[in-house]
Amino acid sequence: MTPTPLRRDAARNRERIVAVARDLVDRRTALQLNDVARRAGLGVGTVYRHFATPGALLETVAAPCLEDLAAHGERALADPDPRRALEDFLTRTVEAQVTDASLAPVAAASEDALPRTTELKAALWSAGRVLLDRAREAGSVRTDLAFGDLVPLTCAIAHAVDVHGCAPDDRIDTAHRYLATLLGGLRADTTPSAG
Amino acid sequence: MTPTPLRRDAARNRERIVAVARDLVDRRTALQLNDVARRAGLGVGTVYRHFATPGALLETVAAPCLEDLAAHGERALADPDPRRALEDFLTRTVEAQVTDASLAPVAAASEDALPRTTELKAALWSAGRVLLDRAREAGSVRTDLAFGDLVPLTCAIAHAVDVHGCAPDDRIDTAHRYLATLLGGLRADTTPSAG
Amino acid sequence: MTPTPLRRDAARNRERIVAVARDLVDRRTALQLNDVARRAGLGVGTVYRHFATPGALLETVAAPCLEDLAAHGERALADPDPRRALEDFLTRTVEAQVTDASLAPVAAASEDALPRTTELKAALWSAGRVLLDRAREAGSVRTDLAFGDLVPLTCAIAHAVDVHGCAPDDRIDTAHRYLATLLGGLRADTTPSAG
Amino acid sequence: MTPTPLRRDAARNRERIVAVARDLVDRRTALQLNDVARRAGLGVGTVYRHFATPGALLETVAAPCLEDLAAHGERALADPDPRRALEDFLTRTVEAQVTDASLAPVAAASEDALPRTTELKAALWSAGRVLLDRAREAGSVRTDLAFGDLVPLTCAIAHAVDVHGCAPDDRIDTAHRYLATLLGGLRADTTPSAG
DNA sequence: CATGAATGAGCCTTCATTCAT
DNA sequence: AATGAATGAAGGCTCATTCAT
Repeated sequence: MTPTPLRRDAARNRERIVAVARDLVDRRTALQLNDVARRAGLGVGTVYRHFATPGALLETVAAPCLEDLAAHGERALADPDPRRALEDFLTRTVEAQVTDASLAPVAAASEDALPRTTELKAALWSAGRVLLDRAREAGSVRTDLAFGDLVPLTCAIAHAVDVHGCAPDDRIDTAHRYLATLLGGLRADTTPSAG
Repeated sequence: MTPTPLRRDAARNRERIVAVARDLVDRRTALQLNDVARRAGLGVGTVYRHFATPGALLETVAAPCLEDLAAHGERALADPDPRRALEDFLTRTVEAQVTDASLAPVAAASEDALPRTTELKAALWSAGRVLLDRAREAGSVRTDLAFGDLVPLTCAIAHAVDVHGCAPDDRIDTAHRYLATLLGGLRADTTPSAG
Repeated sequence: MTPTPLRRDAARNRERIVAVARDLVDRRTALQLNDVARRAGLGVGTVYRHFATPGALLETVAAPCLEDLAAHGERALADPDPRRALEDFLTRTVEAQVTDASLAPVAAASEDALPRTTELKAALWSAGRVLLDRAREAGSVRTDLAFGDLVPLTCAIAHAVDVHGCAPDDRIDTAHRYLATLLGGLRADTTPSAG
Repeated sequence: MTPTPLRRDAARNRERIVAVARDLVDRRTALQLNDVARRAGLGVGTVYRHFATPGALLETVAAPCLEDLAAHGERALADPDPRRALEDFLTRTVEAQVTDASLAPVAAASEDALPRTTELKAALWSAGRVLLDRAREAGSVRTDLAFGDLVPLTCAIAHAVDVHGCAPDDRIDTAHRYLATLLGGLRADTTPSAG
C-alpha cells in the first residue's frame, strides 16, 4: 500500500515544490510547472516526476485543508443538533474555499488527478450527506435539496465572493453574509409557502 | 447618433462572425479570433476589424440577451408586488445566465470591452436596484443584502448549475431549485432568527 | 507635360493628406498609409490613389524643402568666394536634414519613388557639384573628395545628431558643431600633412 | 562568476544560432528569431531560451568584435603620441563598423539588451575618453568636441559609407577617405580660424 | 474619384511536455 | 533521481495592399 518511502533529498524537493505552489496559489497565480521549478530552484523534470500535471500539484496543495475539513465533518456528526451540525459544516467548508484558493477548483472538478483527492472528497462529502439526511429528517431543511447539491452550493458562495471582488480582508465577512442567506434559504419553512 | 450604416457585405460578414461566435459559445468553447475567422471563412484581419478583442465579440454575442433582460427589468418595475417583482427579475436573470453561456462572464466582469455593454448592464442593474429597494422597504427582503450583492448572487446560482454538471436539459430545473433556496433565503423573516 | 489639373475636391484631399503626413513626420512617426487615411478622414483608397507608396508621400512632404535647398544652391553659385559658397551650401543642407525629418531618408535613398524627387535632387546636387569643383580649383578643399561624397557626408552629420540623441532644441547646435569639424576637415591644408 | 557551463549539446546549438545570425547580419538581413530558428534547424523555443530578443542575439554576434575593439583601446593607451593614439582608435572603430554590420546598431543604441554589451561598450569608450582627453591636452584636437561626440561621429562615418553605397570591397577605402576628412577636421588648428 | 472592408502573410511569444545527459 | 535543454503547436496581433461597391 504505502509507496516506497522517498529518499531524504527527494522528500525535501517535494516539500519545496509544494511550498512554492502554496505560495503561488495564495497569490492567485496559475500553477505552471516550469515556473514552479524555477522558483523552487529545481529542474522541470524533477517537478514532473513528483507531479505529473498542474492539477496533481494543486490537489496536493489542497490536501491538508481537505483533510481538516473532512476531520471537521467527522466531528460534526457528533453534534446533537442536526441543523446546527449541517450549518457549521457548510460554514466551515465555505470559509475554507474563500480563504484557500486551491480548494474551489478542486472541489468543483468532476475528475481528480490524484486518487488521494478522490478519497478526501469522498470522506468529506459522505459526512455532508449524513448531516444533510439528518437535518432533513429533523425537518430543518427544505426537501428539494439533494446531497448532490451541497458541493454546487458551497462553490457558488465562494464564487459569489470572487465576483463581488472585495478586498482580501473582507472576503470572509462577505462569505458570511451570503452564507446567512443560503442557510436561511435552506430552512424548511421557507419552502415555496405560497406568494 | 448612428455610427454609419455598414455596407451590405460588411454587415453580412459581421453577422457571420457573430453567428460563429454564438455557436462556439453554445458549445462552451472559448472564443479565439483566429479560430472564429477560420470558421467564418474570413481573414483574421476582418474579424479584428469588427471586434478588437475576444471580449468585444463575446459582449456582442451577449448583447441581445442583455437587452431582453434590461427590458424585462423595466417591465418588472410596474409590478405592484415588490417581492414578486424582485423574484421575477432575479429568476429571469438566472435563467438567462444558465441558458446562454455568454452572459455569466460578461455579468461577472468588472470591466467591459464595449461601452454598449456598460450601458446595458447599467440599465439592467439600475432596475435591479430599484426592485431591491422596494422589496426591502416592503419588508420582504433581509436587510443585510445590498445592491452590490445582486450580481454576485445571480452569478453564483449560474455557477452552481455549472458545478452540478447536469445534462443541458436539466439546467433550467436545477437553476430553479437553487433559486428557490436563494429566494427563500432572501425573505426577511428568515434573518438570523436564532437557532 | 502638366497632368490634368486636379478636381477641386481631389486637390483638397491631397493637401489634407500631405498635411497629415507632414505632421506625422514632424513627430518622427513612420508613415503608414492606413494611418494617414484615418487621420485625414479619408478612405485608404484615396490615399493610395494620390500616393502609391509611403515613399511617394514622404517625398511629396520633402519636396518643398528640397525646392528651397535647390534654390539656395542656385544663389550660392553667385557667391564670389568659392569656399564660403560651398560651406554655406553644405550648412544649409545639413540644417535642413536635421530640422526636417523627411529629408534624410529621401536624400539617402538611391532610388526615388517620384520623378519629381529625382529632378529636385539632381538640381540640388548639380549646384553642389559646381560649388565643390570651384572650391577645389581654388585650393580650398581637399582633393580626395569627389562629388559623390557630398550626399553621404551631409547625411552622416544628420545621422550623428540622431545618434547623439540630444533634445530637439539642441539639434541645430549639435549639427553646427559637427559641421565645424567636417568643414575643417574639408579644407585643403588639413590633408594628410604628415604625422 | 561563470554562470554554469553549458551542456555540450546546448553549447553547440547556441553556436549554431549565433553562426546563423552572423550570416544573416553579413547579408544585411534583419534578425528574426523565428527565421533564425528555422535556418538553424531548431525549435523557436530553443532560440528564445538562448536569446530572449533579437537585440540580445545581435549583441552576442557583435560581442567578439567589441572585445577586439576594447582590447585595442587598451593598447592604444600605451601609445606615447596622443594624436596618433586617438586617430588609430577611431580608425579601428570605424573600420570595424564598416566591416561588421552588427556593430553600428549596437553602438548607436542607447539601451542594451545584455549587461555584457554595456560593459564592453563602457570599456571601449572609457579608453576613447582618455585618448580624447590626452589629445586635447596635447592641443591636437579641437576643443569643442566632447567625449559624447565620439560615438556619433564614428557612427556617422559608417553611415556615410552605407549611403555612398559602394561595392563591398570598396567600403573600407571609402571609410578611410571619410576618416581622413574627419580626422583632419578634428585637428586643433583647423578650428574656425576665420576665412 | 472615393470609399473602406477584406485580405492573409508574417512576426512575435508562451508553455506543457519530453528526453538526452 | 535530478536536470534543464529542446521542442513546436498554438495563439496573438499588425499592416501593406487590393478591389468590390
